[in-house]
Amino acid sequence: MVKDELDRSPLSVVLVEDNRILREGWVTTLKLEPDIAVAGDYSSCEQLLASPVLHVADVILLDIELPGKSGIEAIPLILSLRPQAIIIMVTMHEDDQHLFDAICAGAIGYLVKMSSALDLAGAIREAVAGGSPMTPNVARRVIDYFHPKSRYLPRQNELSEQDLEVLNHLGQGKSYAAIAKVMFLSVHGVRYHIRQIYEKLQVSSRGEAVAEALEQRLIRPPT
Amino acid sequence: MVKDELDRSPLSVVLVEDNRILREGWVTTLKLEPDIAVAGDYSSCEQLLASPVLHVADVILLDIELPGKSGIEAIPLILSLRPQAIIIMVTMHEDDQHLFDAICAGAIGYLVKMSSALDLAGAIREAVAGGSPMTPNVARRVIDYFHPKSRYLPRQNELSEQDLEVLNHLGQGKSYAAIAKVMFLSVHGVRYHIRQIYEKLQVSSRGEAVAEALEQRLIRPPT
DNA sequence: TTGCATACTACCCGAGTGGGTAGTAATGGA
DNA sequence: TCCATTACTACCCACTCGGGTAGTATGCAA
Repeated sequence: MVKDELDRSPLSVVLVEDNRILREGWVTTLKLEPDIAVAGDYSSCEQLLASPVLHVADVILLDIELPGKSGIEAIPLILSLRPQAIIIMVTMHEDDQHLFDAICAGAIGYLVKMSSALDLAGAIREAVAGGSPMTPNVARRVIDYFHPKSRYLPRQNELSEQDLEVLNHLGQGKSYAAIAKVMFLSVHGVRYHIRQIYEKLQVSSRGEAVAEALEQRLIRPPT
Repeated sequence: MVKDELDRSPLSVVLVEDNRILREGWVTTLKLEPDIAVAGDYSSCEQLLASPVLHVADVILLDIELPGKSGIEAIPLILSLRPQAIIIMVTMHEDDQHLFDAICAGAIGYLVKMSSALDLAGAIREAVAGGSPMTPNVARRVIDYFHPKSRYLPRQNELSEQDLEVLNHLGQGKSYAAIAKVMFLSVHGVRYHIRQIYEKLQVSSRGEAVAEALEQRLIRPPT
């Protein structure tokens, strides 16, 4: 927690957005909030990275499409200078590529600009309170990442329960022998299932199989 | 979309919760909403699975800790009978294990019971509109799943840029030869980096390396 | 200049892995 | 009853992978 509930000093918020109209509108809106102080607003990441304000920022609202460095490229640079900063993307891009690039880089929230009720102040407070503000559709796509792909739909690659168990062990880097041991099978039995897996997944090595299985969410990603 | 915006017929909502007081409270609350119809309320998953109501349910609010089958175990069974159902967990369990078990199984929302402002009706509407209702802390933990672990903190396992690139290719199931080709190295050069990786990650096979790298979010999980 | 670390290239060798093939016990129809 | 499928066990063989070891070019620092 950068600020706790008893801390009455306003949150130091920074905006990076190249559209001047939008940016000034947001600054104006946020200035009405007593618990939020706009410490700076910039039209490019380079300006933010060069500013001393970065080193006191609590929350950074970041556009993606910007002149010069993109917002996503800037995230690691920002976090290396100010690790405790809370970065919330505010963007027009609703596609998975930008979304996952941003959160993998370290963004904590992701708001779509044209969303009907874009509540910047609310999102800032939610993020500071330990949440992750997201537009509803964005939240759904993040959750969908974990969902099994088409497991409850007409199944094509009918992996048996045993196949799946072997696949899970493969994903944990176990050798044939190790898998045989825990599954009470001979090494040949393990190979039997692995051959089934390779054929059904259309691959020809353990690495490819694990990659494909993760892709299709056939095995649970490590938690 | 199970119901579109023009559809004025109420949403068919089902509750599974073993605490009678809580359940009846929720039923009463939801009955006040004109766009929501409580089609059934049950104290166990077995009851729901045996009920014909399941086959017309739009949204299912599901507790985790229940007599008999747990809510999480019930998810695949429910979805195999009613794939279009939207499942929202309503539970006391805030730990990662239950959370990720639930969303990996197919839950679309995850609400913590004792949350200060538990808005069931709002959550139901958000889920039906294509969102994923989550308590703020839950959302943060889902997002944290994608965040690099301690990459911006004192780094111990100093993997070089080249090491990381090799690691990424390993994660995609590529062979030494294939990696050598795309990185313009000899196979020996690839082996050099892989040895570095194994030593720094304290592992001794490609499988373990990939598992460990995913665990530490050193490489991006597949999208 | 020497010394040292980094980023490779290179060879040997044994264990692990994958493809081909075949045999067997159990199960379930037709 | 016969036939087919499933779930193994089993052997052969070539290739990949991982550990040990060593050589080399580059750069950096004392």
